[in-house]
Order: sequence, then C-alpha cells, then structure tokens
Amino acid sequence: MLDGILLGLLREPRSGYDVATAFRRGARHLWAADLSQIYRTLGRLEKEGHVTSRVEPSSKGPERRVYRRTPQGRQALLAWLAEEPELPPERFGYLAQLFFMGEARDNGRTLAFLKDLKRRLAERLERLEEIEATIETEDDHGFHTHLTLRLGIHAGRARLAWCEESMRRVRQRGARRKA
Amino acid sequence: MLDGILLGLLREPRSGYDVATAFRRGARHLWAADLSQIYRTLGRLEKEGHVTSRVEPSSKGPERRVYRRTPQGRQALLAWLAEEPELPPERFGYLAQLFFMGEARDNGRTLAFLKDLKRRLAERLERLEEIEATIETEDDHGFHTHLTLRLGIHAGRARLAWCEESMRRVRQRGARRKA
DNA sequence: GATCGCTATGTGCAAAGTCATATACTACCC
DNA sequence: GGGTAGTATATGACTTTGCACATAGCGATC
Repeated sequence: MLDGILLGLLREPRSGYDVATAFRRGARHLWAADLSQIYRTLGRLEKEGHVTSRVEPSSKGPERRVYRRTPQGRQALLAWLAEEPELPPERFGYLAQLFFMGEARDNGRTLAFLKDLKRRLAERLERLEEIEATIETEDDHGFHTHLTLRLGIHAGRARLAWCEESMRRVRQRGARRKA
Repeated sequence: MLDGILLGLLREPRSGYDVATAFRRGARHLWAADLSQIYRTLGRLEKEGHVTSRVEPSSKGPERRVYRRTPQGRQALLAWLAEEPELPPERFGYLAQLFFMGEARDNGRTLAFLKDLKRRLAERLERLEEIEATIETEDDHGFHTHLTLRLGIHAGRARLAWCEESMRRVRQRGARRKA
C-alpha cells in the first residue's frame, strides 16, 4: 500500500527525504509513514525493479540518493489504481476507550474525555480546511487531491457533530441520575 | 491497545474463544483482531500478571483455558481509560488510490471506483444500523456501546454523502471536458 | 461410520510499522 | 568558535498484525 503511494509521489525524480517531505505536505491526511519506513520501502522497490536510484551531490547538505520510477514502476502504480477500493481495518483507539468507559462509572470523566477528543478532532479538521483553501482544483492531480481532502472534511465535521451529540447525552444521563 | 480491549471484555471469566466471539459481536466496529492475535495477547497479559488462566472441561468440545482478570489487570484497564483519547493513524487505502487516480486520466474509472466504494461503505453502515436497532441503552455498558456505534453511523453517512458529492463532481468535470 | 461444522488452542513465518540511534554536511545566529 | 536547525541516509531492535496451518473433541446429518 505504501508502495503505491511512493510510486505515485515519484512522478518526478526525488530523494527519500524529498519524498518524505512531499508525503508530509500532500499525503499525511491519507497515510502515516515515518522516514525510516520510507527509506526501507524505497530500497525494496529498487530491488524489485520499480525504481532506480543514483547518488547526486546536494547544494545544502550531504549527498542525496535520487529515485526515479521505471516503466515497470509506473505499471505497478496503474495496477494498484485499478484494484478494488481498499477499506481500512477498524482501528479506533479512542472509541475503544469510550466503549469500556462504563467500567469507570464516572460521567465526569467521560465528559472530559469527549471534550478533549473534540478539541483534537477540531484541530485536525482546521488543518484540512487550511489546506483546502490553498488547493488548485483545475489540473488532474489537484482535482483528485481535493476529492480526498473533502472526505477528511466531511468525516471531520461528522465526528464533531457526534462529539456534541454524545456530550449532550452524557449530560442528560447525569442529570437524570441525580433526579 | 488490544490489551485494554481484552481486559475490558474480561469483565467475566472467558476463554480465548469466548473473548473472540464477544469481540466479533461487540467490538469489531472499533478494532480488528484475529483469533491467533487474541490468544497471543492473552498469553502475554498472563505473563504480565494482568490475567490468570485455568484449564476447564467443556461440554461441547475440547478443554477450554478460561481467563480471569486480576486486580492488577483491572487497574491497568482503568489506567488505560484515564489516558488521553488515542487518535488513529491515518490509513485510508482507498483515499490514497483516489489521490493518485489523476495519473490514470480516466474519469470513467474514477467514477466506477467511487461507485464500488459507495456500495461497500453503505454495506458497512447498514450493519451498524442493524446493530443499533438491537442495543439496550439503559445500563452503563449499553450506553457506552451505543455512543461508539453512533460515531460509526455519523461517519458512515458523511462518507456516503462525500461519495455522492464526488461522483457529481467527476461527472460534471467529464461533461465540461467534452464541451 | 464418514463427513461437516462448530468449538477450542495454539505455532510458524513474514510483512508492516515504531522508536531509538549513528553519522555527517551546510547555513545561520550569537 | 559554538550551538542550533535543517538536510540527508541509513541500521538495529522490537512490536504488531496477518495469514496459513496443525491438532483435536463433539454433535448432527447423511
């Protein structure tokens, strides 16, 4: 999966560091990966013949190893794009915490948890909305970038609405219990 | 993270198989885990003193190893519940595919992709809505279960709305190009 | 009495991902 | 001259996860 993303980012020749930078800028809202993993994956892709690399001098640091996508690499990218949509495995740490929070029998804690969660989710959403404001949607790449960003925004707003609904329900429940 | 979920499910003594069954029924919408991983994790939790186990005969199969949460295990659970909300790493395979689909220059393909995606997301949402219809929301556990389910439903509807928005935009874009 | 499906517990192996660490050059500020 | 920040490439150790496989009892059905 990371393979496809790296091949996609290698539309132009780039060093591992550049790829990671492009990754942080353009793809961090759809996949998380750290530098060491990117380097290792690029190494594997080279062994598999999807990319080639060449060491080049750098103007502002040590030597760079610049990767280029091969025709075979482009084919692999297109094949990945032609696959079925890959649904993510469910992995919601905060939901799991909330799920068992009945165990603690503490509505105040649940409320504080939701408030904290809402703040974090709102921050994420704001970052996406900032990016949206800067996107050029005319060319193919920008158009598709914007499509993906929109999902983050739709989903982010839905999560905030859920936080509010949940906080309301927890408060009502607390009030009902005291009564 | 799975640690907390297993400790939470062990409110009553259960075998690994039972835990996995409870997992599939009650927690699969918030975390994915297969049997082998559950067995391994229970083994580690025992080594760490969070659970104990005892082999017991079964009426309908081979012997069962029944796990019980220790006081230390309960403390570990409460500590986990008191932690900050854990945000998931971004890992959207289908979004990554869509992100690079400009490379293929094929609006028809993008449209088919979104249609397929929408169908899958709608199925997931339906399953959550079916579960919601069967939930008892009065007791602590049911209340918190329902809260988590609601997020899945909010987010699921937002994703469907996004699919429709995206399909509309892709169609418009296709029409504009032909004109 | 053979086979199927469910109950039940595990091992082996590989891929994916996380975190810490080592190295080293350049530019800039103090 | 010294410290910090950014550029740049990696390796080592570890955990988590996924997938396949091995084993075996029990009940029902054919």
